[in-house]
Amino acid sequence: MKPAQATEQDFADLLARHDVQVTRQRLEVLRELAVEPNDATAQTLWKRLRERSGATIGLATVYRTLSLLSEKRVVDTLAHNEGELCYRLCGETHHHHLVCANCHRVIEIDEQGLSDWLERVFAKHDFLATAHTVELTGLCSDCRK
Amino acid sequence: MKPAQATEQDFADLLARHDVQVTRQRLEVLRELAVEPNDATAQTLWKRLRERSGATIGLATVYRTLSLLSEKRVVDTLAHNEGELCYRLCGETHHHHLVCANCHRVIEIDEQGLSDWLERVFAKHDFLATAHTVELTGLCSDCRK
DNA sequence: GTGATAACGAGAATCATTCTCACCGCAATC
DNA sequence: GATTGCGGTGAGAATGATTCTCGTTATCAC
Ligand SMILES: [Zn+2]
Ligand SMILES: [Zn+2]
Ligand SMILES: [Zn+2]
Ligand SMILES: [Zn+2]
Repeated sequence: MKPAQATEQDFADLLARHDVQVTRQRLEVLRELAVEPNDATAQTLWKRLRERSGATIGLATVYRTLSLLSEKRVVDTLAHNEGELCYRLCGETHHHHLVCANCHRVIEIDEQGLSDWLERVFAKHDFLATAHTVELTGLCSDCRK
Repeated sequence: MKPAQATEQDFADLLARHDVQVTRQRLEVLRELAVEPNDATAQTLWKRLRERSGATIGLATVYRTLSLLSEKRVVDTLAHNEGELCYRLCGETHHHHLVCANCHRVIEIDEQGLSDWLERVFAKHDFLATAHTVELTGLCSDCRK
């Protein structure tokens, strides 16, 4: 779904599959997310949408859309930016993120091994697991040169 | 250090050990953190400090102090509150947090096993690790009854 | 003590996010 | 074809946590 060459129909299907009504604005937000290889803030996406196509879309609509899409598990939110959220159109299976502190490159992590550890910790403290966030930050090889 | 019966001298030592100058306000913030078993926001701590001893301490000072203490690794910050940070006076060794989504009980996690996984992931993608956040959320046994 | 420096307090400023509300688009109904 | 219902939208105001400013004050080495 990430590929930038996804068609409008692909996006409409994606929304429908997650019980989200299709609107022009929601499609535009998705299209903008799809061409972003890393992540982007609501503010950034809004500015791009305005500039790119002179599209008339409200800031509040961008926030509403992202928050809805996040709730419906269509996009992921990353919190590595301290003070504002970032959004990303990711793969559909559960994963975590590895972010370069310098160039903000985002890599999806789906390694095995973590879930065992998680399960053990929740069990040991007699907690019923409801959520977890794991965010890894580092310097990618390009940024170390 | 967490025990609420820590003396003023203990707090002064703690600050000195982390290269933080001792002031009345910083001691008051520490004392307030020490009697909080879980975590607290800057706003909350400020209100308590004002009410408790009618202490005259500025909100900006509470923010400055917490941010300094966090930078100097005297307190931990938790981000599970979406929109504001929580602070906690924790143990001095590296650990993570398990938080009850209902009663906000905080448990420090120092299980082994995670760091191996982390190292492997960073290495596999040729990243130089600089930081990581792991926050587990669940329901504690009391809150499931 | 004295002076240099760092910390404070109060209130203003910032800035991401959310709220309000009048208006619009679309679909089902008359 | 007009009407009505309703969720979605846009613009701007409101919110609220955090940071900044600046005149004042505490701290510390000498
Ligand atoms: Zn996971
Ligand atoms: Zn990089
Ligand atoms: Zn760790
Ligand atoms: Zn609980």
